[in-house]
Amino acid sequence: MQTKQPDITRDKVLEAAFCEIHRSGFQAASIANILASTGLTKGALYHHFPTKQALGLAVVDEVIHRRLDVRFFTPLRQSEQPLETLLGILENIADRAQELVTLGCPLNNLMQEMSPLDPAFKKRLGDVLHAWRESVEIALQLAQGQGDLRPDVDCADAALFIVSAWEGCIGIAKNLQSPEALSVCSRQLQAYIRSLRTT
Amino acid sequence: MQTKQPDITRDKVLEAAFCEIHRSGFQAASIANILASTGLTKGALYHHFPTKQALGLAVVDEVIHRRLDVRFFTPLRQSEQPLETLLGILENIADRAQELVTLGCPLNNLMQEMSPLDPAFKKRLGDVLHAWRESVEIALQLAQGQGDLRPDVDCADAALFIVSAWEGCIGIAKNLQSPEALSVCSRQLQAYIRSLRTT
DNA sequence: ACACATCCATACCGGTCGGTATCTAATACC
DNA sequence: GGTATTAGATACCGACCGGTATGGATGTGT
Repeated sequence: MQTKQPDITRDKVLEAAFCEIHRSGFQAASIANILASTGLTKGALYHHFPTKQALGLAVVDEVIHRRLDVRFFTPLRQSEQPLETLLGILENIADRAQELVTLGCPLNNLMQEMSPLDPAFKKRLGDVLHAWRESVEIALQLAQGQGDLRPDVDCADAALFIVSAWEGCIGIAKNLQSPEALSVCSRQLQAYIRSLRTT
Repeated sequence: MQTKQPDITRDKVLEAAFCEIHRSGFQAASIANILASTGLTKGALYHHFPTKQALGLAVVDEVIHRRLDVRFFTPLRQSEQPLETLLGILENIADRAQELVTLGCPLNNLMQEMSPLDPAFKKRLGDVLHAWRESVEIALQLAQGQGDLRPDVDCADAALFIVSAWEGCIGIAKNLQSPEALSVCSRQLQAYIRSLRTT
């Protein structure tokens, strides 16, 4: 039994910061709130992170990126029927609809807020976005190789649009606070993807 | 020649507030910055608007809504070939690409930031969004009546998706700071719309 | 057991925020 | 032309912000 567990403390701060940022955005996220929800103090936070910006960037790299990795990137990469996997992810997202509709996608929230304001955020967020696009693009290419996707489809362009439209759908559903709107949008996006298939 | 022109003062504040909010978001928008860019003082601002929130809501109603009205809603309503008009709007948007890519869509920016935080914002922004969806939906219905659109297309669902995807495309292009990405996305969205046409 | 680095709590700082009270001056009204 | 109302300037307030300096407690290497 140890009274000091630095990495656990760091993780607690990261998790609390992620929640606070998810709720209020980065600029409006309050250090005091983050600390209050963890029971820690400023000494602990500023021992592990030099500035609020560094904390935010760590949230992007270590929380947001990892979550998307587990939920999207890895399943897509490991799939042998990538097109079905992609459609399945969009279909099954209704499970998380309430959470997504309430607060939106953490990645998109931060991109909209911070990309024009802070180059460091823009880069880190762009890296995550790139990983996402790439995983979708590779899935499409694989499907194309298997003959499931029309040969004239530009996989990179389609992947960019799928990710963009997906983020847009979550954003609009967030404003409407409507899980139903999200599933309507999701089905339209699935229709777009199916329109790329070989007939 | 008058030294006091209250409505002109009000418009100057509104315009400056719109720019500041467009640049920094609502919460990070500084009253002091708005006043500095107009040369006015707090006395003028708080004479016309009781709170910062009221100023923000007025920006939504009187600036953002009107701009979208001029650029999108009215052309769509007045068109006799609504599908072509819709596709044309998406195609010609490249003219404003630089501006959109730099700061994003004012409506979407505010929806992402404020809808979960402030019910008043959520309602006003929802009204603008509704007007947008409606104008697209009516255009699709008209096209369907003219036989240009497949009869099995649900115009309301398709309109929701078109608006959502469009906002998503602008948001992603903003992160990438790439007008090219916007036009790629725009073309994919046009392809989706064309896939709804009668063959 | 002693020195040293790590970890974290406390108290405090300057700056900025939105908002208000007060006062002057210009306009509209009769 | 006098009066009430509107328009706008100035000075100021408390609250909160991110960040820092300091000190004490805990673990670690020797």
